[in-house]
Amino acid sequence: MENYILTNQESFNLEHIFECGQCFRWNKEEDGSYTGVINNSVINVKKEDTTIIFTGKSNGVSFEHTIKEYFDLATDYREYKNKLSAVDEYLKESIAFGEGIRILKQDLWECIISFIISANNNIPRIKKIIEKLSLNYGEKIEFNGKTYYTFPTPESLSNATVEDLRNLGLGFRDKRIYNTTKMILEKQVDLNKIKNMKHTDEMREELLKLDGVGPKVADCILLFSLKREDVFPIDVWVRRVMNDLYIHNEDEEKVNKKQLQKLAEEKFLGLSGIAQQYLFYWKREKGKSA
DNA sequence: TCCCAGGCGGTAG
DNA sequence: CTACCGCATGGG
Repeated sequence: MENYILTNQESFNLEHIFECGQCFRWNKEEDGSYTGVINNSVINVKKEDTTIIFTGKSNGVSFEHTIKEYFDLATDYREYKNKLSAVDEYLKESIAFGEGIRILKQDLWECIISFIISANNNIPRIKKIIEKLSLNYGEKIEFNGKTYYTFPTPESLSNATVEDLRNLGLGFRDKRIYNTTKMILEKQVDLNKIKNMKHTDEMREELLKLDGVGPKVADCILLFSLKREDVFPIDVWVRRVMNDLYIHNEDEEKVNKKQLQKLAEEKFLGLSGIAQQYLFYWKREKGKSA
């Protein structure tokens, strides 16, 4: 058992981080803490006032480093929030509502597979499928009397046939996962190269080569794994909130993507990805209680 | 029963 | 280039 403690943390709220739609492997415990798997580590995160307590089990890697990296602790969110709050009242309100959001730096491979699964799917089912993939093709880790599984490596997942994947409930996404796993394993698309690329556009171009990765999924990967905070993934929720706030088109579906992209670019000061997360969380959570 | 869910790939115009 | 359709599956 290892632990790491952060004190005086602003901008670190567990619900905001784990339930804002960027990640799929964290589950709430009865005491309000969250437990999840990061790479080969199982980690429980608990918040007491402004203190964040991480406990867990890391297999051979630095516990502290894993956390600092994944939670992107080097980034000070006060700057983001100050800049964006000044844009308009909507952002100000959404930031007040989701003040503890942080955008994670998730493993690239895991992020790719997860968001391919997200296509035409809903969050509870996405989570279920990812757990099944991990149970069948990941490695077992025991922690606090419970069993957890790492996200499968490309090597391990390549043992699954299309039929195996279909049987896990992937539906029509089975072939996409199969093909993408192969492409990555054979380095037709080299993830390490992508990580070291300088420009967002060349990263996106590489990601789009993968089966099942279109514009939306690519942008999610860029934002949730590669820290490209200027990208603006457009899904139904973002379309909805942007239309409600800024466009006011009667027919929401007629609001086109370019129009949204342009608006976000002009408005959000090169931080449209960050702005998007606040707006997304605000819109979605408010919808739940309404 | 029908509709929808953080889209994508394929095809037609 | 844009417009549409089919796609597996489970929950409301």
